[in-house]
Amino acid sequence: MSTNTKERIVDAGATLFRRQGYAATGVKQIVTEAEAPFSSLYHFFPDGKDELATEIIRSSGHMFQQLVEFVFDSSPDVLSGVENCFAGAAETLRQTGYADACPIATVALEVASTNEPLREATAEVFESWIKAATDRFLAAGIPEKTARELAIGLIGALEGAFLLSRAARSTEPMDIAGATSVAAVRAALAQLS
Amino acid sequence: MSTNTKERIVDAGATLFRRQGYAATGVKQIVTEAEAPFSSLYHFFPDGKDELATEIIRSSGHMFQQLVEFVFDSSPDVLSGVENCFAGAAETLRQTGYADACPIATVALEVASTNEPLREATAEVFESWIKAATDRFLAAGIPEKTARELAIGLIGALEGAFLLSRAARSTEPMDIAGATSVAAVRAALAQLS
DNA sequence: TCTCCTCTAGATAGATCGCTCCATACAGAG
DNA sequence: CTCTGTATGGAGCGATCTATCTAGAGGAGA
Repeated sequence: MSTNTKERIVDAGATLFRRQGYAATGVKQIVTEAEAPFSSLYHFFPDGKDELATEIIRSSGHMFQQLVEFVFDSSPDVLSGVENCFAGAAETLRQTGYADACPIATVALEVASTNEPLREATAEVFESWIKAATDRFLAAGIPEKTARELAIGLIGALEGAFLLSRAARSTEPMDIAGATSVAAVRAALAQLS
Repeated sequence: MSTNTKERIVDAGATLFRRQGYAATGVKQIVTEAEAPFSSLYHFFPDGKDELATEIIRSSGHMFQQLVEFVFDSSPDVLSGVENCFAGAAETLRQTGYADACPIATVALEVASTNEPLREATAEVFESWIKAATDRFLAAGIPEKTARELAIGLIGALEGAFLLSRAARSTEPMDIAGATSVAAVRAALAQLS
């Protein structure tokens, strides 16, 4: 089945992009890792690496968002949802040897000033995350402006903590970012009453 | 003069690494940009690209730290120092078309799971920044544990905001991170009295 | 069976990668 | 002057990069 091959290519590429970035990952490495024929890559993605990268960015962004949404849905309230997200991120970092963090952060920085179509793809993913987080806070009764600022602040804190934690091979930055973010949400909720 | 050539190579490499990362930057591109002889690169850095990259990471990290220290020294107190740092980061982003952000963030993510010596170099730079910021907060009378947590939180927020701002081509994330960070420092200072 | 279409096989082009080599230029020391 | 060590000039190595090409395998429908 063709669909399966295409999926394997995207998934393998997503893992490689997440761990080593865009430029350091070769198309041959992707198809080898995916156990897919080399020709199939250019069959499914005629425009080559960039088209594949666009698909990987969108796909990875969507999967990560669904993962976070699941954590929130499994939590009793928004506050513990935020707490569980940061705790889960720290746990994943430890379990994967600080390899699996944000799926698109490395690529986003690489392409931000060098590849406009890919930059736009990363921007759309981040904006989608921000909107999803904003909606969570809106549902908790937080006013719109505060909700969006909270969302951007939390995602920024998460990304920065991913970076520092991976470099230092320690979850200390992630733990601190989690505590700070939980406090920020708690303060916003306290404003309501 | 030889020293001049070596400096030009490091400076040109620093600019390229900052904007497009490690893997996407070729050694030939570096010497071309530096207007330096190709042979000189391997004369000054016999171990090649990795040795040069180590030097670039250290050099960039040191320069960025000095820039931040200067902003703090030019500010009347710690609180406005933090405020001016984030405001300056936002201004630089705008002025450079969102190209000049953290000098080592892209490289740090690229090498975190693929190149242990370079990962250590980035970790040392971040730790140096954290220590410098911690010292500023200690000097303001903030207790040690809180000071370090504040420092890590602020640098993490800065890095995350750099990432989101570059991707979105907007300083909104940086402005929010600045406001949040200023509030965090203000709260820590209020604890003292 | 023949046709059509999707997908795979594999060679290869053309450029670029990091890096090595040797010859030369040129300064200061003796 | 010669000798010595540092820096430059530049060709070119083998490997790898992305991408393209033609040919053919395999299945579904007429």
